[in-house]
Amino acid sequence: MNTIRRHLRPSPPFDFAKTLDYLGSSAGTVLEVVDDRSYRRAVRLGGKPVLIQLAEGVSRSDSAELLFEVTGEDLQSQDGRRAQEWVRRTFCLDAQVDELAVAGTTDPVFREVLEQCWGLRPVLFPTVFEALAWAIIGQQINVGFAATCKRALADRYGDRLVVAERSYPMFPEPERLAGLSEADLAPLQFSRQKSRYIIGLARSVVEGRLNLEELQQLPAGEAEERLTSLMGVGRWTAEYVVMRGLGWRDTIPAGDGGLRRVIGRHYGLGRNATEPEVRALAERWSGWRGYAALYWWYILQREERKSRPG
DNA sequence: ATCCAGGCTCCTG
DNA sequence: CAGGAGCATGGA
Repeated sequence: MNTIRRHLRPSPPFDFAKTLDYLGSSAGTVLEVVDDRSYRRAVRLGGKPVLIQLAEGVSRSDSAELLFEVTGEDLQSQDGRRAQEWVRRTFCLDAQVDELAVAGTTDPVFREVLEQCWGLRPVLFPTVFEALAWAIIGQQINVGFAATCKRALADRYGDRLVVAERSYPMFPEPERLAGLSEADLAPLQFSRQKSRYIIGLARSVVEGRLNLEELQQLPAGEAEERLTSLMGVGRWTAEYVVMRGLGWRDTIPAGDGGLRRVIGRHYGLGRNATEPEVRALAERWSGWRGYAALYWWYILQREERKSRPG
C-alpha cells in the first residue's frame, strides 16, 4: 500500500465546504465519507481499487487549493495521474462557472438562487454504471429509501477496500450484478420491476450491448437516446445520467419531481411546475441547465432539511 | 388507511 | 401521438 499526494487548483469560484455540505447531506451519498472539510471514497480506477481523499488546502487569495491523496496497492505514477484526472473530472474542477452568472441577470428569482449557490460544484458519480443504477433505484420512491436500497446493494454485492484498518465499500461491478436473479434482490427490498431493470442493465454492459466507454464519447443527445433504448430507462433517467454520470452541463431532468416542486414554489405557482414548464423556463439557463438543476436541488435540500431535520 | 415519493412501460382512443 | 392505467415498494 502506498499513497500519492498532489495539490489541485480548481477554477474559481470554488466553495469546497458548500460542495461537501450538499454532497454529505444528500441521501444518495452512502459510499462516501464526507465531513465539513474532507471527502473519502473507494473506487476502481483501471480495475485497481484505490482510496481517494480530498481536503481543503491553504487558500491563497481568492482561489482555493485542494489536497488530493490516492492510496492503493503498488501505485505507480500513472495511477497517480489517472486518479488526478478522475478527481478533476468528478469534481468538475475546470468548469468555467462564471459564464453562468450571465443567465441570472434577467431573472430575479434565479439570481437569488445563484447567489446562494455560488461556488457550489457538481460532483459526478464515480462511474456511469453507478449513476444509472442509482437513477433506476431512485425512480418513483422517496430518496431516503432509495439510499437504503443502494447501501444494501453495495454491502451485499460490492467489494471493499481496507486502508489503515478502515474498510471502505465500493459499488458492485456490472459483472457481479449480471449473475443475479430477481430473488437475490428481493431481500434488499428491491421491487421485482427494479430488480429486472438493474440486472438487465448489468447484463447489457457485460454482454457488450451497452458500451459505457463509448457512451462517454457520444454527444449528450445521442447518449440520451442510447440510454433511453434500455428497458427501465425513460427520459428522466437518461437525462439524470447524462448530467450526473456523463457530466454534461447543459442537460436538465425537467420531469424531476424535486425540481418541479421547488421551481413551482419559487415562481409562485402554488403547485408543482409541470415538466414542459420546467423545460421552457430552463431555456434561460441554456448552456448551463445542468448546473441550474443542481442549484435548485441544493435550494430544495436546504428548505426541506429545515422543515424535516435528520 | 391513504397518499405520496427525484418514473417506466404498455395500452388505449 | 397524447394521455392514463397499472405497476411495486416503503414512509409519513
